[in-house]
Amino acid sequence: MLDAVVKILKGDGVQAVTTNRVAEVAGVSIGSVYQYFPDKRAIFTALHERHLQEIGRIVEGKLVDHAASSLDDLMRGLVEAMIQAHAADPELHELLSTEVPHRADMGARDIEVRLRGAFRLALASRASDLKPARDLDRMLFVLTHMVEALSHGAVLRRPPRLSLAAAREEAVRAVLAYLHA
Amino acid sequence: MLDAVVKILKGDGVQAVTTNRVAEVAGVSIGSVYQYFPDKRAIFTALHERHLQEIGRIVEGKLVDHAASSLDDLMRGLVEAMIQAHAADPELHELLSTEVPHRADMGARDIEVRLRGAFRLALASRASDLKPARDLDRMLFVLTHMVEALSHGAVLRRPPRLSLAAAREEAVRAVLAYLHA
Amino acid sequence: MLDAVVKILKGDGVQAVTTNRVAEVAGVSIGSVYQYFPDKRAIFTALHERHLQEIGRIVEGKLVDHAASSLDDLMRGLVEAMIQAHAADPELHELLSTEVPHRADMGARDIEVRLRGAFRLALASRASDLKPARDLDRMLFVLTHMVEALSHGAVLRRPPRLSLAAAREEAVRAVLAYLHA
Amino acid sequence: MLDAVVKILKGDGVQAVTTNRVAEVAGVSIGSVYQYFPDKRAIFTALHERHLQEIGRIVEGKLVDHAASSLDDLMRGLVEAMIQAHAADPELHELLSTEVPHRADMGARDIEVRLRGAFRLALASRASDLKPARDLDRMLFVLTHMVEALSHGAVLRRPPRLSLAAAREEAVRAVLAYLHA
DNA sequence: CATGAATGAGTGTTCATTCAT
DNA sequence: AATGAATGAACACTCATTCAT
Repeated sequence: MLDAVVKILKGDGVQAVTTNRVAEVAGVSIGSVYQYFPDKRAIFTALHERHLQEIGRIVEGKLVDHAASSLDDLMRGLVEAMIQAHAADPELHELLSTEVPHRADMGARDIEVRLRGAFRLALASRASDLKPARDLDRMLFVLTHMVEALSHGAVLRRPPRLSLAAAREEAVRAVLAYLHA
Repeated sequence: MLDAVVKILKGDGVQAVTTNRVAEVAGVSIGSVYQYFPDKRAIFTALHERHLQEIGRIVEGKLVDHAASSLDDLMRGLVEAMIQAHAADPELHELLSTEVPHRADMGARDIEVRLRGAFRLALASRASDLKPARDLDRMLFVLTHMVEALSHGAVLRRPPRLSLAAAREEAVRAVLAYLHA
Repeated sequence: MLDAVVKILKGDGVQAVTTNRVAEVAGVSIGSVYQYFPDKRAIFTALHERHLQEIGRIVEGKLVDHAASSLDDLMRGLVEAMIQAHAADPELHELLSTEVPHRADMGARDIEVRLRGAFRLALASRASDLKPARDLDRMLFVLTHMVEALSHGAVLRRPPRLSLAAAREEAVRAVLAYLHA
Repeated sequence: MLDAVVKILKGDGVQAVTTNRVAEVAGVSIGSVYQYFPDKRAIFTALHERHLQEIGRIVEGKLVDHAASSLDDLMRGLVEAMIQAHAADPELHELLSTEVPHRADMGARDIEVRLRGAFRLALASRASDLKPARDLDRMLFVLTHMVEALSHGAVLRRPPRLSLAAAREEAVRAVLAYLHA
């Protein structure tokens, strides 16, 4: 049913996503839609949730994969993972981030919060690689936003003439530069 | 009239922004609203446009102010300007970026494109301060997204316990670290 | 629901026929109106259609009834049938023909086209009753318009002091005069 | 200004005829439109009126031209005049008779009433040409509707494959057949 | 007289949601 | 549980008309 939403979203945009249309495309009755979702907003929330889980899985998977790597390698892995997560279905990601309404209070379930958790873990277990004096909260703030913006941008907001590979390369470089500063 | 929209937006969210309500709050008739805007979307577009102009003015002003400064000082100025622009009315900025629908084809008038122009100028006139081999497009890509995300984040998405000043400080540090890498 | 339209039409004229009013008078919700008709025009179209079918039925019934009659008797029957069809609800007929907008392309479903078909049939099976040299298309043209105008006129546009019976009588006489000329 | 209405009518249909549009096309202000017409309906009424006068002039002119002709020649002249009147601007005539709302009480100013007057005159001064027993009102009724329908039909509702000339010929024949019956 | 900005009642239409079957 | 006809509040938008300038 969420797939039906995605289909409509891609085909005709958010305003075409009506509950009746969703039911039709999903091949169920409108009544059944309301069996699973209390209201329309819940459908969008579930869609965001699902997307978030996917990204979360990828990011956390990378974290595990690189448990034994250096901080630099891990960071590179994380950036690449985020880009890969976005690149899987850029159109959907774009739609989700610009057209589909976000729950106002989504706060705690945000991609950003999730990412912050990942970075906290990554840094915590590698404190020794960093200059000791640096404040963790500050770093998490910068890293989170940098990585999210750069990977999102690399996939969806590249300036003309910049390849995805080049953007990725540069994003990694920027993150590492910050870490080593 | 755009102020009426802002008022409603802040008070009751986007879905409360109906053309009739806008007219009422603005103290004009609904007919007059349609004298100035062809349709509802145009109202939102105009609101975005206005906000964009404001940011543009601030950023470009900083560019001029720091015409004689070092690249580092300019960058610091730019980041601070962006944060100041967002901080002027964070709630509005938040609303504008998450709730109010964006014109699909806004492309060329995007804040990001505008920022890119500013950075291009900033770097072009200071080529000597940089390691010559670096690719301009790559740098613009990274700088644009970094600055936008970090200043937006500093104002609206700070983790708990991180002050705005600290976030700003760290954002500047990150940008400079990248430039000097 | 079409009956509701007729009621409003008779009571307050076309401009009072609003979709919401139709729903109200029909005792259903506006939503239900749109379940049966794609838009307002379709309501009018359906009304015309229904009226047309009624006339068609009457005319074609007469055709069958008089299958064995002489051409004169058939013609008399046809004229009388048309008058009877109009006379059933003259007010409605008047409204339908003057106030209710016609579909622009109704062409092929016109009362006139339908009548032409009836006359073609009537004449075809009685070719021998006519002077052979006469051109069929010409005759159909004249007969169709004569009968329609005269029956419509007899019911709705009689000059003062002329009874319906007299008008009918004279209409028949005119049609027969033409046929025998 | 009525010409502006005609222009809009032909270009985009009745529903495009708004008072503001009329003003714009006529090159005057909307205020000025209301200087000459009390309301919108009056504009349509005036348009019908003008058209009616034109037809009236043509018909009455023929009446005078044929003051000395035989009844047959006069009738032929009248039919031809009506056809000519319609043929001058068939599109406008069509629009006027199907799309543009008629004043409900137009009664007395109807084309039909006007035609009836013409025929009354024509027959009155030629009583001797007719079988004495015939009732004048009946004849006027038939003649009026026949001539109007046939000339209108000849120009605007001809069946495919029937030329205007042939239709006119046949219309005249029908009228004369009735007169001589 | 002419203007045209302003008005606002009223329109057609949509769509989230319900609930009897 | 599943259905889908029915609902009706609410919306974007139009346009005949007015009136201060």
